[in-house]
Amino acid sequence: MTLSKNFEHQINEHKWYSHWLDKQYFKSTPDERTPYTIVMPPPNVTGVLHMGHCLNNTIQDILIRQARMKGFNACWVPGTDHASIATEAKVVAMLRERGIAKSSLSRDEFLSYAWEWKEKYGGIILQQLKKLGCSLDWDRTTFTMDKDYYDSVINIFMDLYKKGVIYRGKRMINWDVKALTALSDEEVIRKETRQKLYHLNYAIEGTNDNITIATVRPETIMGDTAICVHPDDERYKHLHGKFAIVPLINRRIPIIADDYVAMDFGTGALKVTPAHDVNDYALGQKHQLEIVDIFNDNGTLSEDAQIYIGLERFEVRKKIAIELEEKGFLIKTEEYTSEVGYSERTDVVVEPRLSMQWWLSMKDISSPALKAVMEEEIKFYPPKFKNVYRHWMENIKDWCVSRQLWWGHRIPAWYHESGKFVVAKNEKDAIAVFETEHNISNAVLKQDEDCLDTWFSSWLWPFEVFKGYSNPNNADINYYYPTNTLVTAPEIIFFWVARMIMAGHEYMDVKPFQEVYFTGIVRDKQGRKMSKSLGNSPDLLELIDQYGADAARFGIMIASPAGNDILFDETALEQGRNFNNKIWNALKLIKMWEVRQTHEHTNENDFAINWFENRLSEVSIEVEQMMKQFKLSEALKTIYTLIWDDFCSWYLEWVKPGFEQPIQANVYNKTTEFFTDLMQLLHPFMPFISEEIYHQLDKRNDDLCVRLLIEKDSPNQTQLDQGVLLKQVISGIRDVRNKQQMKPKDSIKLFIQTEEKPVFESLMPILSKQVNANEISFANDTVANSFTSVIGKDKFYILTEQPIDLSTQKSALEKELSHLKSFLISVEKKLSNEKFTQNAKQEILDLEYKKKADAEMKINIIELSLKDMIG
RNA sequence: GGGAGUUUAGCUCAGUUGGUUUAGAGCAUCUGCCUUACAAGCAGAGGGUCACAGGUUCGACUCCUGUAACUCCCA
Repeated sequence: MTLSKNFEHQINEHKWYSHWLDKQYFKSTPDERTPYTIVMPPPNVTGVLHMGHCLNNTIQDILIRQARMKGFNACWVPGTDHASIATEAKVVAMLRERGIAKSSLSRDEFLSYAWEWKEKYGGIILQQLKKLGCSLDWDRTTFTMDKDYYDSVINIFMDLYKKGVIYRGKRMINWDVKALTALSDEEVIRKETRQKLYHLNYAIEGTNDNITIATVRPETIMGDTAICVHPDDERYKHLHGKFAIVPLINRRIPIIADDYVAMDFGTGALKVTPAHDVNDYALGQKHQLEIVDIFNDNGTLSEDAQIYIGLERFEVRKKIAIELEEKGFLIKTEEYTSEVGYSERTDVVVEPRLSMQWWLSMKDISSPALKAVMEEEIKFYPPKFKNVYRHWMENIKDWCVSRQLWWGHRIPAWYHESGKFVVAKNEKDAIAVFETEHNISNAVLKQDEDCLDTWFSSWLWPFEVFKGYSNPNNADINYYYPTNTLVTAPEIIFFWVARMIMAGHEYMDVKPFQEVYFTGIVRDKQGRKMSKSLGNSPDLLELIDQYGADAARFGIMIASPAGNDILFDETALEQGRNFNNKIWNALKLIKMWEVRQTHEHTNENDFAINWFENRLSEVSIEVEQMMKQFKLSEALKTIYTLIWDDFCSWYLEWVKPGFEQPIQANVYNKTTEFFTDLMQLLHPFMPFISEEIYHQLDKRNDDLCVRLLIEKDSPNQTQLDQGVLLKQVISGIRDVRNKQQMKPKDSIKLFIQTEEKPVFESLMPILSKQVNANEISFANDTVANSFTSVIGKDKFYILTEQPIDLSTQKSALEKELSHLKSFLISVEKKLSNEKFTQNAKQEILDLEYKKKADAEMKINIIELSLKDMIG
C-alpha cells in the first residue's frame, strides 16, 4: 500500500473518532480500577466553540487520555449550562427579529419559544468538541435544566431557606436597564469612561450663599436628599446643620458632615443620592436620610423625579445640563475619566438601584471552602491563585441569587395578596403550608416571577452530574466523587470555583475536586482578550479544517505555559501541521525499509539503538514529571524535540541504510518499537495522527487510545553522555565543513586525537556516515595540512582535497581561546578567594577545580594548534 | 485608593532550596544545500550588561528595599 504524500487529517479524524466511539472507549462505569474523573465546565447551551474552549478542553482531554493510558478508569463528563441571562437575551433577540415582543407573551409562551430554541441550537458546541477529539463519556451528558437537576436546584434553595441563610432583602444592586434584571457584582464590567464633571450651585436656605458640588450625574439631583462635606473642611464648617435647596425642584435637604468625603476631590462637597449610588446609600443609612428613587425599571425617570418624567437617563443628563446652565446653576464642567460599570451581557451602563431580591448569606457557608484551599486539601495550579481566592473569600459579600428572568430555575416562593409568602416546592405544598401557618383557608398564592442566578445551579455541577443530591449514595457518586481535576479559566474563580467548593462541602460533606488547574486567557497577537465584539477570535472549526485537529491542539498547547495567558498566533498551528508532516514522513521512510529486510547481523547499529532506548526512557520520565506539575506545554515541547530531533534527525539518520540497501531485521523491529512508544507518548496531545501511525506500523488487535503505558526504567547516564558527545562532534565537524564551504558530497579523511579511543571506536560507523568521512583513524600528533577542530577534550583533524584556507579557522580558534582565557581568570579568581574556599560546599569547590583543569587543558590544545598553523 | 502579579534573545516562554563549564528552548533572522522520508525540509550560525537603582552574600536571573512600565482583581 502506498502512503499519501502528507497526513490526511480530515479522513483520519473522522475515521478514528467514530472507531473510538464504536469501541466505547470513552464510556466509563464504576469498576475495580481507581477512577480519574473530570467534569467539564459546562459551556453555555447556545454557545459556539471559541479559542478559550479549545484550550480548556484540549487540556482536559490530554489529562483524561493520559489517565486512561495509565490504567485509571477515566471519566470525563460533558454537559451544558442553561446560562439564563445569555440565553434569554438570545431568545428575546430572535423573537424581536420575528416581530414578537417578550412583553406580549405569557411566561409559558416565552418558555416554549426558549425550549424550542434550545432544542435547535443547544449542544452544537458539544458536537464541535468531537471535532477536537475530546474523549468525553457522551452518555453522561447533563444539562443544568434536566428534570432531576432542576429539582435539585429548587430543593437546595428550599433547604438553604430553611437553614435561614437565604433571605429576602432590599439592597443596593446592579440593575441592567435593558435586560431588566439585577446583576451580580461579577457580571458588571468596569471600564474607563470619559465623562464630564459638572459643578453645580445649590443655594443655602435663608442666605444668599451657595454651595458648589461636583457630580458626573446631574440627572440624579432630583434624588438628592443631602449634601455631605468633610467635618474638618474649613471651607464648609459654617454650613454644618444648614439646609440647601436642590435646583429646579427646590427640595430642602440637610448639609451633613462625614469623613467619607474626600476634601481634595471636586469641590469637596458631595451630593448624596441614596437611591442611586452604593456609597450614597451607605451614607444615607448612617445619617438616616430619606430615599427618593427617581428611575423606572427601564432607566427612564419616574414620577418621583417631578421633572423629565418618562425620559431616558442619558437624554435627561444632556437636557438638564442645558437647563441648569440657562438658569445659572451650572458653574463649569471639566473632563473627567473614571471607571463606570457596564453590564457584561447587554453592555449598558449599570444603574445602582434599591430592589427587593433574594440573598444567600455567605459567611458560614464559605468558611470550610476557604479552609479547604488554604490548607491545600484542594490544590490550586498555579498556586498564586490561592492568594486571590483568600482575599475574596475573606471579604465575601452576600450573594444576590435572584434574576428578573424567565429562563432558568423559578424561585419556589409563593406570595399571598397580603404580601406574606412561603417557600415551597409547588403550589399545592405552598397553599397547604401557608394555610396552616396563617390559619386561613382558600388562600390564593402566586409564584415569584424571578429565576435563580445561573451560578446557583452550576455550583452543584460536580456532584449533580452524578445525581449525588437527587439520588444520594448511588453507585456513581460513591465511585467518582470527589472528582480529580477541575480545569477552568481564572475569571470564574469566584463565580464558580469557590461556590462549587462551598456546595460540595455543604451537600456532600466533601470537597468537589482534588486540584484545580487554571488555564490562561486566550489573547490575540496584540494581547487583547479574544471576544466576539472585537471580532478577533478566529473560527476554530475553520482552523481545524485547514490544519487538522492535532495541529490545532498542538498550536494552542505549545504556547500555553501553566497559568499564563496565551497569545494566540496562527503560525503555531502551522508548526503543528509541519510536525504532523514530519511524523508522517518518518513513517514513509520506515515503510520503505519494511520490504527490504535482511537477517544478516552486524553490530554497527548497536550504539544508535542503545542510545535511543535510553533517551526514550529519559524523556518518558521527564514527561511524567512535567505532567504531574501541569507543565503540559513543556511536556509537549519535550516530546516534540524527542521526535523531531532525537528520533528523526539523529536516530533515523544513524541507522538509515545506504540508497536501496537492505536494513537489518532487528534494527527495523527496534525502530518500529521506538516509533510506537513515541506515538504513545504523543497520543494525549495529538490523538489522531498517533493512532493512525500506530496502526500503520504494524497489524494490531488493539488501539493506541487504550494501550497501557509501561513505566520506563531509569536511563544509563554513560550512554546518554556518549550520545551528547557524538552529536557535538558531528555538529562541530559539520560546522568546519560548512565554514570551508565543502559540498555535502565531498568526502573527508578524519583523524581523531583522543584519550578515549574505545568510546570513539564504537561511534565510528555513525560518525563516518554523518560527516561523510571515507576514512577515520586515530592520531597521536598533529596532522599536517588539515583543519583542526577542538571539541570537548578531543582534537579532530580534517583532511580534504580542497585547498586550505586557514584564516577563518584561525580566527575561530583565537576567539575560542580568548573566551577560555577569560573564563579561566574568573574561575581562578573565585578559587583564590579564601572566603569562597572556606564557605562553599565541597561539591561546588570540586566543580570549580574541574572547570579550571578543563579550561587549562583546552587552552593548551588550542595554543598548540595555533602554533602549528603559524609553523 | 487597596490587593495580587509580571518585566530574561526580535517574539513567546523555561530557569527547581542562591554556586551545574561565565544564561536555555521554540518561533523568527542569517548562511549554505532540490542529499535518496520530508523545501510544510536538511546542515550550520548569529543574537541577551536577565526592566532600572541600591543592598545582603565569598558568590544574585534567583533573596531584600526602592523606582519605572504593564496586567488582573476589588473599592
